[in-house]
This record gives sequence, C-alpha cells and structure tokens, in this order.
Amino acid sequence: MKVLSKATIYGLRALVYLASKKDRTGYLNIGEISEKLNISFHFLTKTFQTLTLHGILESYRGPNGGIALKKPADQIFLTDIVHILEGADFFDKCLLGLPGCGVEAPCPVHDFWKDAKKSVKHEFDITSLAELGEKVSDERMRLVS
Amino acid sequence: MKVLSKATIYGLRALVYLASKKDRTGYLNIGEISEKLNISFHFLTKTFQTLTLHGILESYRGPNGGIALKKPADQIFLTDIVHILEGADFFDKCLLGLPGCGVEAPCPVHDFWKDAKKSVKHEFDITSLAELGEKVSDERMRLVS
DNA sequence: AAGATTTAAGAGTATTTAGTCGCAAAAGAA
DNA sequence: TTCTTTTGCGACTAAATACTCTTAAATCTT
Repeated sequence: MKVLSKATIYGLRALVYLASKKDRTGYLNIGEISEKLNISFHFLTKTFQTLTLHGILESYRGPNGGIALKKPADQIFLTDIVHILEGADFFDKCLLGLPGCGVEAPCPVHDFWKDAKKSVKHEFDITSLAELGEKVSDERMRLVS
Repeated sequence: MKVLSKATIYGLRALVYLASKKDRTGYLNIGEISEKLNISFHFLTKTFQTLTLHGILESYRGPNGGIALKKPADQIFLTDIVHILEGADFFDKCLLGLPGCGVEAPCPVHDFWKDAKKSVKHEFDITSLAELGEKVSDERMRLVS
C-alpha cells in the first residue's frame, strides 16, 4: 500500500531524524543526514528546500551551516509535512480518481473510503515529529543506522 | 491521497460497472465498457486479462463475446482485486518503505501507521462488488455516465 | 470456407516520478 | 581578498507508470 512519494518519505525520515537530535543545537549538515539515512544528497536537498520555503525548516549556508527545525518538534505534525510535499488536497481525493466525485455525487466507493481515510487522516493529524523522534531515540529502529 | 495505480482504479471501476449490470446475462463487450467508462480500450483489456487469469472474470472471444464475472458479485471483495492488481503484499508494506521494517524492528511511524492501515484493510476486506454495484444502480454517480 | 467480431499478447511511445550533476550564491576562515 | 564549506537551483538522465498500436487467435455468421 503505497501512499507517499519518495520525496515525502525521505523528507519524513530526515525530519524524524532531526527531531531525534533535539539535544544538538545549531544547524545539521545535509550531507551528514543524507549519509546517515542513505538518501541521495541532491534529492534530499531539494526536498529540504521545499520544507524551508514552507516554514518547516530554516537553513544556513557556509561552514557549520545546514538545516534546523524552525518550530519545536511537538508543533509539527505529519499532516503539515504531507500537505507541503504531496499537495494540499492530499486527503481530499477520490479513491477511484473520479473528477466529479464529491459530497453531492459520490462514487460507489466514496462512503466506505471516506471512513477509512478519515482514520488515516486522524493519525496524521495527531502525530508530531517529537513523538516519532522519541521512538527513534528509543533505539527501536535502524533509521539512524 | 493516492493509494491505487490507474490499472487498479480502472479495473475496479469496470468491475463495479459489471456488478451493477447483474440483470444482463451473457458477456459484456470490453469496447462498450471502455466507452461508457471513458477508459482506454487497450489499457482496460490488459487489466481484464489479468483479472481473467486470476479467476475474477471469464472471457469469451468472437461476436457477442466479452467478459463476465466468474463468481457472484457478493463473493468478490476489494481485497481480492487489489491483491491481484497491486500485489499480494499490498497491505504489508512499511509506510516509509524501509526494507527491514517489521514487527521485530519497527520504524518510528510503524505503530501509528499499522492502526490506520488496519482500518483501511478492514474496509477492503468487507466491501464486495455487489455492495458497490448496488450503489451505482442507486443513481448516485456518473460512473456509468 | 471466407469474412467479421472480439479478446490475447506483445511491442512501442509518452508522461510522470525518481535520481544525478554541475555550478551559482551565501557565509566563514585564512 | 581568496579559498573552503555548504545550501540553492536549474538542467539533465534513468526508471517506472501510463497509454497506444499492431497483429494473432478464437469464435460466430453467412
């Protein structure tokens, strides 16, 4: 069940990594992140640019530069990131991709899908980077390798 | 929120259409279906071939040939179709696409995603073509145009 | 048997997504 | 000022997905 594009997946992983490094002050080097997470440097850079542009990150060039979360990790939710990287209508699309499908003329699967989607959206809405970052520092994954 | 490939979306729409035509006996012409649903004939044909191969449809060549559901519509569930067209591991994948992510070494979002995914899977498991076909005949969509 | 109809199958094309590369711009260090 | 580090940004390449076209095979009709 593929839901997110690679750009979003990479962005998410990197942000979770950032959130898990909350002790470290200052900027985190993109090169280092891409290496640790085994993600293409240039690809990740582009995604970070988007996130910087949308106020999730702040960046700084030059030695000891890099990126940092612009807001506390507990104020950034999955929904925010997904909306920025996948589009604002991410949760509004019809499962069957029917253009006219909506409240007035729902497609056959609309109702059933609406419920399932709602529960996914709810998880995205309440899950913050801080929460996910905690789990990483709990040594429960090799995301940080 | 894109979940399904176009092939699956088209296949689903066509199957729902088929299910809604339960009064009609015999085979339904692929050309007619593709025209009614505004889906590329050749593309749809390939998807139907896959579904025929996997026992969802039966096909017949020659005049008055076409395709028909091989089983009653209330015995075909979304899960079946999705597994055939998207792969058997459709509901088993990690949201972040981490290769090693699983029960033993869950990734940070694994737990939260697991719950959301479970509810989607449940809807897929209990929703049959018959149910969706009913809704179409209820004139609630322009799927049949 | 010959021709028409309709699915099967595979090759070919186009579009989208993913990933790479090179250089410009900002900032610090020597 | 010049060199080094590091992000910004645009162009390019590769791969995956979506779509099209042609021909073969099955079946019916005449």
